Amino acid sequence: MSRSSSTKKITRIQREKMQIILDAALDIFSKHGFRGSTIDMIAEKASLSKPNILYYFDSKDEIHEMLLSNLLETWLEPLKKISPKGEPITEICCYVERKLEMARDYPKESRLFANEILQGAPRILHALNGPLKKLTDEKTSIINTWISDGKINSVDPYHLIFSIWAITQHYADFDVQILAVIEKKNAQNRFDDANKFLKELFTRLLEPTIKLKEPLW
Amino acid sequence: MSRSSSTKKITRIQREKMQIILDAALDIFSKHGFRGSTIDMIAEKASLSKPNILYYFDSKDEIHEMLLSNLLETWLEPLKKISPKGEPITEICCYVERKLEMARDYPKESRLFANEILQGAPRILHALNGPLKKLTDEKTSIINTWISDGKINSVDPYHLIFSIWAITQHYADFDVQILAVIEKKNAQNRFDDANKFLKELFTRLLEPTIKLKEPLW
DNA sequence: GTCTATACATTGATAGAC
DNA sequence: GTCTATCAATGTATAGAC
Repeated sequence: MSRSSSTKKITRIQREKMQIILDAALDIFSKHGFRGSTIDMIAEKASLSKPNILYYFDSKDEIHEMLLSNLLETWLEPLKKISPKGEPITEICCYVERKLEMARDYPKESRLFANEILQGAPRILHALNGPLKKLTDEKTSIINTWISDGKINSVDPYHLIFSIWAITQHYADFDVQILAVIEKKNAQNRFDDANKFLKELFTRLLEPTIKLKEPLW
Repeated sequence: MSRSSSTKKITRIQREKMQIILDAALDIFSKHGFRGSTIDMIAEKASLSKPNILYYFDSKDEIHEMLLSNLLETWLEPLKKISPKGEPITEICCYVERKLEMARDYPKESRLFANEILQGAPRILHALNGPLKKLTDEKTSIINTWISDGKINSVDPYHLIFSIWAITQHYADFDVQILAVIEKKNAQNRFDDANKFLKELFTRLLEPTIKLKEPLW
């Protein structure tokens, strides 16, 4: 019976080894998907032998499972922070900024998630139908209140959130395409430039405007 | 020597069989990525035997290669149509609409592309650095002209295009997540709703506004 | 705990009967 | 053209020495 099946306490050393394996596995799974990854690839990345990997985890599946469950918690975190008490446009723009920071700082996690969704979310569909839907419904409800109160323009709150998810994920998942297209000298600042652009994009969408029948000039 | 290596003319029947194989392969590759897909899966999907697949194509790699090269042409098509002579905001919104239609009508192609990019674009990096970069530079140039002429607001044209790519791809690639979040009764209209939302999003971003030091009221 | 050796299943591709 | 049989390589997982 391997370490991972035991419920006895795990030493610091063991935890560190498991973390090394998980780091390597994240690297591989995020790039090749579950089926496209092999324990050999993970072992080489972690500088360990294949049986040694399987000493700490019962199976390839178990490693993947653990990565996904770790991910889901952190992935919902930014959305949770949207508060009905804050200034609406600030709340939305801060959410965009937090998501963009996650794309910048945790691109592998982003790609792991993207791979899972692309495959039809076989392992996390329950989490999408449960916690994610529940949380999203709460936040669209807040946005709808802001709209009713005339604090922001009337927009479809679901598609607003989808567009935020889409764009921020894109900067992690499609990074290679972005780097291929923009000039090298601008590559360093791509996340700052993106943040500036997105702040303007969503501010202009949401800030209440007076509809004029005739232009001013 | 198999059929696919021959340069002799290919009969209608043969072309049809190859198309059946390509359709099945698109289904599999788009979901599992290249390494995650097997010829057996493709064979079952196509209702053919494995050796029969390999009669028409020399290898698994060749099938994948053909799908990707078919894809690249059609994938750049909508961007090409942006014209410097049109009305700027109309041109951008039509581009968004065309891309959204492709996400709706060719979701598998979208996912095939997403899988390739997620893996670091090993097979199409040259196309990203070449044709895609060239075309994108042309179009950002047009957008910059519109900005100089005061026809639209000043925005970063690259990030404008990235955001369009991101959102429209999202409706294909992350469809399972979208369906998990929105109500069933709204699922049918999700592409129409998205189009309406995006039209407003980009119109508000781009339409020239008078910057007032003081509000009007 | 870590390694070598190996069992067993899957997979890409070929040979050869029909 | 299509099938059955099969091979070589790869991949998951285990056994057992150290």
